[in-house]
Amino acid sequence: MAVNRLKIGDLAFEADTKVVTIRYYEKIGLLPEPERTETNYRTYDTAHVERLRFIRRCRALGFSLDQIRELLTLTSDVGHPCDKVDKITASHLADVEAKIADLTNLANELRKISRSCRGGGTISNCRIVQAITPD
Amino acid sequence: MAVNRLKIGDLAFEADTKVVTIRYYEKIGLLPEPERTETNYRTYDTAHVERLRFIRRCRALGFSLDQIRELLTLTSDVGHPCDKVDKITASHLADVEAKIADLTNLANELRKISRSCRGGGTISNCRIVQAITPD
DNA sequence: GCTTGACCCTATAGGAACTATAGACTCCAT
DNA sequence: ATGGAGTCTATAGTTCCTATAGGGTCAAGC
Repeated sequence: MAVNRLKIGDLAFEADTKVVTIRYYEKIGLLPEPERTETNYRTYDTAHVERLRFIRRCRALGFSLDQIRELLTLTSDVGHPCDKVDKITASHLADVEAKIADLTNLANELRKISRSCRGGGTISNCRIVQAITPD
Repeated sequence: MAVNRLKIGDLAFEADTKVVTIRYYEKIGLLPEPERTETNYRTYDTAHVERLRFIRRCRALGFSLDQIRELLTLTSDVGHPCDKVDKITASHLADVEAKIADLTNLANELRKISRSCRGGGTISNCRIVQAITPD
């Protein structure tokens, strides 16, 4: 009947997502329940593809599903002022920057620890263990 | 009777851990089952404090519980050559460095996206949404 | 017409590292 | 004796999926 109706596997391919993940997004309300064929197969169209791609892109950018849910709500209202969207983005950026700072410290510590173990001793005199052990 | 026996809350305080987390570590075999009082309370000593602090420090350094389990096994054998410990540390460092690289890219993208939304428009012309939406 | 294989369906469990809750017991100070 | 804080067990929830079991459906090839 309708042209261009996609099955779940097609949608998965289009949006580079796993089939199970799509069903999961539907279950938690991130994707709307699609129409079904007579034999109960889900069918999708390009709007679904767009929405799913948007979600996946946000995930790749590190947004949580809750943040994405909020972004989707905000962006569905065309007249909505967009400063809230910016706020979410900015707050997420701050999170990411904080995480980078943490990991950088951590990497420095690990480098220091790893340097302390050159020479192939045994555990009894291994400096790594001592470095990790708090005194 | 014995001096210096700690209850679970004391251990939690000493190692800056939550009580539930200690019980969880015990359940998954990361902490040994401690002795109990007649009234079934767990009792700990300084060895437990050390071990738990070691675990928490490793967690803070980003090691997984499985990695920590391995480190604990390795370090319990005093005669063991310590290059394996170094190997775990080095591999973990590589993980951390990769994660930093990923997040740095991500932060750059977010900054770009966020810059595109100065000016207080509405969703219909919001550049963030367009930037996130793949074409 | 039948079979085979790829796809689809639901429902449930698992994984990582905890956190939260419920309902009961214990301990200590007042 | 009573109240509140601490402890006990057991179970479910969190996040974001992934894996599995046990079935239906569809199109192609023989």
